[in-house]
Parts: sequence; C-alpha cells; structure tokens
Amino acid sequence: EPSLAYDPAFQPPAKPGKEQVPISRPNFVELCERLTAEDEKTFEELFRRLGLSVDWQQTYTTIGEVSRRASQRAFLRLVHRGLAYTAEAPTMWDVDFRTAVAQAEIEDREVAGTYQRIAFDIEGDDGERIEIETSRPELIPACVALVVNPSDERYAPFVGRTALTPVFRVPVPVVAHELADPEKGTGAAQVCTFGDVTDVVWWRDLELPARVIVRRDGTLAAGRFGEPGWESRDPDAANAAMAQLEGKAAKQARKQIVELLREGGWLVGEPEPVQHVVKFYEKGDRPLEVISSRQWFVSTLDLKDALLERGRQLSWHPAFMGTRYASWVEGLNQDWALSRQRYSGVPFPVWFPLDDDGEPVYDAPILAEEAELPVDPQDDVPPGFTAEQRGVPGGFVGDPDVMDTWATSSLTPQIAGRWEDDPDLFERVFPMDLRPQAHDIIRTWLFYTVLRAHLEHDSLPWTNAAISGFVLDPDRKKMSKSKGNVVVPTEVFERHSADAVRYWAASARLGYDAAIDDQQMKVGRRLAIKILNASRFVLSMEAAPGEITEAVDRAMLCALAEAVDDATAAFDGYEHAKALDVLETFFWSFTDDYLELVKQRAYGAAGTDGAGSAVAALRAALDVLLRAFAPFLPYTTEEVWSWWREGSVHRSAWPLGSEVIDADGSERDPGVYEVAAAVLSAVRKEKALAKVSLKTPVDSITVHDTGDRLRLLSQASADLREAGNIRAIDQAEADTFSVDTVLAQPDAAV
RNA sequence: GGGCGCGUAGCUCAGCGGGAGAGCGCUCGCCUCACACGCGAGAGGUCGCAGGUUCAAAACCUGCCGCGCCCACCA
Repeated sequence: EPSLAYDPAFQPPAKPGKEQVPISRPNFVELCERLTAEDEKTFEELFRRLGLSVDWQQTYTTIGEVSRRASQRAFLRLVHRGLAYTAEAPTMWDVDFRTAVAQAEIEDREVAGTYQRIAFDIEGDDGERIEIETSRPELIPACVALVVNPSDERYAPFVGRTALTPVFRVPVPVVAHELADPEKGTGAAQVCTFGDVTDVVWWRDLELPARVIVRRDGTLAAGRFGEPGWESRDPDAANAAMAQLEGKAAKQARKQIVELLREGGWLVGEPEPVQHVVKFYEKGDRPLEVISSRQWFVSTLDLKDALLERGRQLSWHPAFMGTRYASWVEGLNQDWALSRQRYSGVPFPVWFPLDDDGEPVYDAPILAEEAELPVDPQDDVPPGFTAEQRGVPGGFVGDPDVMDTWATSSLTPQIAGRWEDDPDLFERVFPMDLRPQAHDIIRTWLFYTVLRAHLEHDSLPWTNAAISGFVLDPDRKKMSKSKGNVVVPTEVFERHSADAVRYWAASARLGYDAAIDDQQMKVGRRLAIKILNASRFVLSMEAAPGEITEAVDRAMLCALAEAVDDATAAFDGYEHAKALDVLETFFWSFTDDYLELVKQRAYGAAGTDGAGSAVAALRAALDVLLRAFAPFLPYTTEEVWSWWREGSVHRSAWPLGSEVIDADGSERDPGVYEVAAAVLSAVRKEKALAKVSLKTPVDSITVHDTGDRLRLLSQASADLREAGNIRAIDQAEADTFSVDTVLAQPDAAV
C-alpha cells in the first residue's frame, strides 16, 4: 500500500492467511530481499549438491549494482545512438498488473466469446446499411472507421462515404485497406482505438483519429460527445448511452451495449457463441487491451533481417530449434516495449524537465552520465539541478518506470564478463562459447541476448546454443504449482543420490522433454555402485603392474580407446546422452567379460608376467574410465579417484583414445577381446540353459568360426579356460560362429 | 492458417538404405573368493497407415492419421 509509511517493527504473519495484509513499499522491498537471500541459499545448496562445477566467486544478482550499472549503461548508449526512444504509442497493456508488456510476454488463449452482427447506417440516404461482425461491441464508441478490402465489389459503392455508428451516431468514414479480409465475418470491420493490433495498423496506415475509451484499469470512459473529437449526430443520446457504460469493465459493458443495440434495431440476428483466440499477458487473467501510453522502446523491427542472419550464424543444438527463433523474429510486429509500470526493477537513468506549468517535457529527457551509474532518478538529482527543483515548474521529475527484467537478463554475457569494468577479462571471454537454456525462453532470454550483442558489439553473444526440453512429471505432464505435480529436486536426491539423478538427466537428449523416471535413476545408482565395486576389485590386485604383453589385455584397451573416442566425438556434437551410452556399454562389458576373463591370471594363475600385464591393463582402464565418467557421476568417480590418485578427478584431463593405446604406434585391434568375450558368453548360455551354476566345470568346447577369428581366439585360450572352468578348447573352421559345449557329468565330478 | 518435432518390444528410448536393437519390467536359473544394492539366460515387435523410389526401406519421397510444441493481423 503505497500510502503507508515504513514500519521498522513490521513482522509478516508466520503463515500466510486468506486476508491481505497492507504493507508499505519499503517494508515490502525489505521482505523481498529477505526472501531472495533465502532462495539464493537454497539454490546454492541445490547446485552444490548436484555437483555443478560453478565458480562461486563469479556470482551476480540481476538487481545488484554491477547489473544495474550494465543495464543502465547499455540503455544510455542505445538512446545516444537513437536505437532506444520514448514515444506515446498504442501498446499491449495488462489492466490488472497495470503495466505495458512486450510481445514476448504475450500468449494466446482460446476463450468463449460471442459474435454479434451489427448494422451501421450510411449517412444521408435512404436506409442503406453496412453490417459488420464483432466480438467487442463495447468498443463501438471508440470506432473511428469502417474498413473493407479494396477489391471487395460488395462494398465498393460505400468506400469514401460516411457511416453512422449505432447508438452513438458518430460519423465515421468507410475506407479500404488490404488487411480487411473479405472472407471474415461480413467482409467489413469496424476500426476501433484500439481493439487489437490490426486496429493499430489500420489506424496508423489510414491516418485515422483516436477516440480512446479503455482506461488503464480496463474500465470504460469516453469524452463528451458533441465536443471536438467526439462529434455525434445525436450527442444527447450518445452521452446517455455512454453513461450506462461508464466505469464498467469490458465484459459488463458488452452485455449492456448489446441491449442498447437490440433496442435501437441495429442488432442483426442473434449473437453467435464462438471459441476464439485472444491475447493474454502470460501471467494475467484478463485479456490484454491495447492502450496508448508513453513507453521506452528499443528498435527491433528494422533489424529483422540482421537478427535472422544472427540466428543462422549461431550453432543450435539441436539444429531444429533455430527454426523457432526464426519464426519468432519473422513474426515481430512491434519494437521492444522496454518500460514497465512496476515498483521493483532497474530504474531508467532518466529525468524529464518540467515546463512552466509543471508538465514533463518528454521530448527532452535528461540522461545520466555514464560515470555516475547506477542511478535512481527518484533519489538522485540530474546534472545541473538541485534536489529542491524536484517536482516544481521549471525543475525536473524522475522517470518513474523500471526496465523489463529481460533488459538485464539479456546482458548476461556482458555482466558475467565484467563488460567495461574489466576490459581484459571481457576481451578474453566475449563472445562466449555456450548458452544453455530451455526452449520456452528462446523468444525472450535467447532472442534479447542476441539482440543486445548485435546492437552493442556487432556480434553474436555466444557461438553455441544448447536448448534443452522440460523435465516432466512421472506421467509426462508438464509440472505446475497449480496442478500440484511438482517434483522437488531434493526429493529425488534423497531417494536416489545426486549421481543417480545426474545419470537420468544425462540420458535425456537436448531438445526433448524428459519425465522424472525413478527406474532410470535406479539404473544410474546401480552403475555408480558397480563402479565402486569394480574399482575396489581392480585396486585390490596384489600383483605388481608390469608390461602389458597379453594380447587380450591390449585388445581390451583398444576397445576402450574406441569407446573413449566415440564418447569424445559425441560430446563435441553436444550429444551427451550418446557419450554416456557408449561409455556405459563398454563398462558393462568390461566388468562382465574382461574382468571375468583375466581374474584368475591377475591372481597369478599364469605367473608373474601374466599377472603384471593384467593388473597394468586393469589400472590403465580404470584411470581412463573414471575420468570419462566424471562428468556424469562426479561423486562416485571422485571417491574412487581419492583411493589411489592425487588431486581431483575433476581437474584431470579428459581422456583420449590415443593416450590409452596408440603410444607405440601399433594398430588398434579389439578382435581378441571380442572373440574371447563371445565364446565366454556362449559357454555361460549353455550353463544357464542347463540350469547349473556358472562354476560348473566344462569337459570341452568346440568353437566353430572363421580362420581369422580362431587365430585371435588362440591368443586368449588360457584366460578362457580359467574363466569358464573349461578343460579343453577345440577349434573347427566354419563360416558362422557357434560353440558346442560338453558340460562335465555330475558323477564325473564326484 | 503456416511451421517444427515425435509416432520402433508392456515402459523409456537408440538405430535413420542392406542382420530389428538397448535398458527397465516380466519369466527362468545361479549364494561364481569385487558386487545378491549381485550374476547368467529367456520370452516379447506385420518399426502409425497407404502409396512410391530402389536389387534392397524402420530408415528416402508423397499423402493421410494421431500426439506434443512453436508462430500467426484471431474483425
């Protein structure tokens, strides 16, 4: 409640009740700051727990001094270059929030409405009429013309003549304009100031007068009919009718005027209920009105082509998201309405001089000096004035408006790069590499950021845009507070661990929605536990690592090198889910096949050299795998890393295939590993089908395969015999792979 | 009205010109000295529908159907 004074003792109720509590503006701002501090803590705890690699010394707030200065500086520079301007213009307006809103904050909603067919009399004649159809008859007092398509022969005789509005008997011209659609309604439309954006176009193009009747709170009020600008052939009737609409909101006024139309015989037929699409402020409950008001704008319409080109220069991940940006830019129909009639926000660094009558001179704004920023024109005094001159004729007044929040957010790269405050840093980091964000704010955060960088730096703000989908609830529904289906991150951390949640999140591709999936998180948890156990096992081998001489050891490392290179390529293409998949596939084969194959040799079954080769290969693989999994499972990998390595795995280098195996220049060939794993798997299958334990001895197996693969198999036969408890391995050349297995007879074992 | 994306095993998805796949779930078996928070195995699909191109189509082209989203001057 703006009239209340600051109350230092004010305490909000412990629990919010239904009753609104009046509070002064300074107290309100204080509470906002308290809540913000709490929320910041909550977010930091959440981000830390998630294991995000945030540099916590590089934080900023969008209302903080650095951001206010950057926002105001960027704004002033646009004003000086003529790219930001103040103008009285019809703008989309929310009658509940009582502020202008930008095109980006508007959304369409389908609502129930009614079309009424209404007759306008042609003046000075014998009962000729033009009929129109409208869903907003309450705007008839604001009607300034009737419009038809120039090619519409039905109405050609009327163009240039004068019609009289029903009820109010206001003379309005019948005019022609291309945008009038012969197919819609009757083909003739009333032009009102202002019913929608099309009205604004007609009003501007056809240079029509304005008769505004919608006030900023959404209620109706007209001028006095009969006076200049409000001509009427029957002023008394017009004023009497208007008296019935005065002060009513659009919806109520609509009912009222339909009655007046009916009484006067101007209503043709009965009103027809329809579902139609109406523009709403995304946070609003009532349809937007178009209201003329003084606002700050930033030029965008003249830049469409340049902004489309910026969109083409940007690397989109996935690529099709660039289409959304393009269709948004192509559909722009107004400059960016930058000012908001709100309490909280970054103020404009602007004052207006007051003339001798105490009226603001909007054409001559007084701009702050860059060196003084940030300023608050409500407290600070403009250059050349004294505090006593505030609000008095010949003095000045501060611009009361604040900027659209996107005015600050669109400077994120500049603010984070300490634009103008640290030129060396800025030079090094701008343009940045990557903007990660979801697709819902392409038209706002992404678009405005591209716009600001284009205007201020003649460049893109970053080279890549990684556009994610939404996290949906477990039933694939969009989460919303009102539906009560919001899943709080801390809940899933508690249930599954941060690494498991990251695993699930990393499995979702950019651009596609992902539903909260407990099963998938359990799989992630299982992978994490498997890494812990396998690592413990590898590091428990007592044999000293030696030279990697065994063919199967080298082959496993070749397979690992390929997996790592595939994962690297996937990451380079912003396909983190694919990178994870490749690594995971290798890892499960590593534990299920390779570890089983070399387990006995690593224990020493084939002597010191064989053990040394196995242990060295195992450790080399583990070292690489931990680094490769580190971005996905930061806690698990860091834990294992701490068992045997110095420092943090997150500061170690990303692994490359070349460091694993190519050092000696030999060719990569994972063949021995693949063939041995296939044979081991075939033997396990026989045991499973026979429903016997996997340690059941095997008398002999006969491997049928091509000569090449049999030669590879020979290099791993000792490991294979140990792993499968096989006494003899026979080979037979064949075109296709198969294994005959002869299990040992139970009585033979006795 | 225009556009984008998606429709593959019960579920979540990968594959995007030459063998129909993975994980989960389900069924069966196994306490094998890293892990029973585990291990092994099995069953399960006319790849939305209809045409076309091709020696060959889940994949390419055309049309349709369904779902989701974006944009639109919606009188």
